Amino acid sequence: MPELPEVEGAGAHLRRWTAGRRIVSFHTDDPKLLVLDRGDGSSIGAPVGRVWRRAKYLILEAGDEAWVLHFRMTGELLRGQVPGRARWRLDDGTSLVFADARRLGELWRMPVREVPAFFDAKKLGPEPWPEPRDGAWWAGCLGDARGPLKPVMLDQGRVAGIGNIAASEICWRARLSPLRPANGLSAQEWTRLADAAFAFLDEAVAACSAEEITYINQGGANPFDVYQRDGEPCRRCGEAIVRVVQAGRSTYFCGRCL
DNA sequence: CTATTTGTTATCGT
DNA sequence: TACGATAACAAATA
Repeated sequence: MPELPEVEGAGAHLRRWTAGRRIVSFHTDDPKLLVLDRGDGSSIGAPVGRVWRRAKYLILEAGDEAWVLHFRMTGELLRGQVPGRARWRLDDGTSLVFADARRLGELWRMPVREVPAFFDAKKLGPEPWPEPRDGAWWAGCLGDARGPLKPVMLDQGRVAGIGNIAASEICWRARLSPLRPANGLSAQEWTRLADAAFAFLDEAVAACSAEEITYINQGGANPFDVYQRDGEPCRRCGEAIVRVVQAGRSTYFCGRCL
């Protein structure tokens, strides 16, 4: 379920794994993974350069090439002799693996100079992290939308990187109903949203970037306050968390303290 | 077989 | 025209 924090964490791991290394080879057996290959091959044999994130995309630069990864639902970046859809070998003998159980993720290779145009075409909104954003900023991004707040938060053209989990969690932290029309929030409500969003993202990025812990699912306890907790008591007021569907997506919230 | 899960994109309707 | 809501898609699990 990689959203902004998981992708940022994958970048942190990737930076550690590739610092000072060169890419020796790339291989994939999966014809559907590499959806666009406009590279010149110059990343092979080149030292790894910048590793950065835009929205839910992760970009790895080497030579004059950029590898752009999107994990969609189940994609993840692993290291070692594990199965996956694609593999990069490094000059220290280790491998980077694009693992992806449901095979919805996508990979692009292109000249570094074409990356800005690639993202321009995506029409992504601005980043809510790591730069702290205030209520006026959020109001400017979301405040002209007539639809309910939570689906508007998922619009990558308004603010980039918020996914279905973060949207519910941020609304709960801000004590804002996900059902409220976005254009009906007051200035102080926008400030609550801004503070909740930054706090959630900052904590989640830190957890996802840690060396040891992997943060989400995979057997561990649900780390969230409301996500997939319908029927459980609200951690603030004890009221049962409810689940509704908005724009075809599950939304979780507390109907009493919001 | 059905419902559910994800982000993105295509399409329908107002 | 613009925007919002919905469906489709990929694949697997309960």
